[in-house]
Amino acid sequence: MVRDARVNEKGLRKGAWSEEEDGKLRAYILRYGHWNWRLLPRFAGLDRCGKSCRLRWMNYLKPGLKRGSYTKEEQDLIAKLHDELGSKWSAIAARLPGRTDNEIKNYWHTHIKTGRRKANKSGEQAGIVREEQSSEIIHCNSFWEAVARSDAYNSTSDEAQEVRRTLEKPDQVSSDMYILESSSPDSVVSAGAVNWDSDSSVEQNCSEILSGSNSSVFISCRENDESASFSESSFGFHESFWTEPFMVDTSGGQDFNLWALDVEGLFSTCLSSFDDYLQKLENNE
DNA sequence: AATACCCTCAACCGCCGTACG
DNA sequence: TCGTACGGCGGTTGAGGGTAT
Repeated sequence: MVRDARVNEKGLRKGAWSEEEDGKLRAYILRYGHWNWRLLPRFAGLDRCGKSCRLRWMNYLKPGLKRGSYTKEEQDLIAKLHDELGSKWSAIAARLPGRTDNEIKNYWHTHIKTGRRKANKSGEQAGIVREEQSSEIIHCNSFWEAVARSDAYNSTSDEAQEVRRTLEKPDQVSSDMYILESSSPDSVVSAGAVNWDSDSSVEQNCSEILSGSNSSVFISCRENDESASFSESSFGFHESFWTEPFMVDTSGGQDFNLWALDVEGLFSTCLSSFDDYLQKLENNE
């Protein structure tokens, strides 16, 4: 993870920073600021080049930096801004308070870019199936992008309007839920909106779908019906779910029809969670 | 248990734009 | 106008941890 400490041709240290070095740099800058990066290490008592000091401060020591995993909002924003701006990491970082350009760049290369590559690769495989259905596949970077790009989603049909309401303003929807239905056990997932009748049992509906086909049902709960006992967290949705690459199948016309690739095996996780949930229902837990 | 391979991310490198003498 | 110094940026590297075989 960290490089070994080494020494360059000028006798200055390279590689991983020690706690002592971090302490010196932090203490100096907090007291005197960084008025000249090239001269700073000499005054701060560090055997480092100015560039190294600057990088360490900017990317690691500067107060206010966030560490740790990215929120869904941050992930979406990075993907969106990269589509708009390209590899302008500093410009992207300016829109994400507490995140550095280096960190975002790393995140892009290791998560989003990799995810898109996997989606494309999987898409080529899944394309064989889709080809038989004469459908058009659009690769999307996330579930939400897939939703937004769907023709059906942008149509004026009642169903599309329901879906929009549910997804965009979940707090204003009483009992609508959104269902993802797996049509094959290992890879492709279709998605559709279901208008749950407020008088019917959500659990019963799900059970009927499960027993009525060989499908697996995953539910993205965007509902606000407190009587319904489903919630996103109930199913233990993998946090990456919302940013995983999806594909939109536009062959369905006005039928809302998304195809998602289970590139990370996330749906099996969801499925087991759902099965656990149903088991609990049966056991009246 | 050993080894190979993959993934992550801190850190480095080289280039570019700007300021200044 | 030119040369130099500096800060900033984006691309790349590679150590180390995780995972698969």
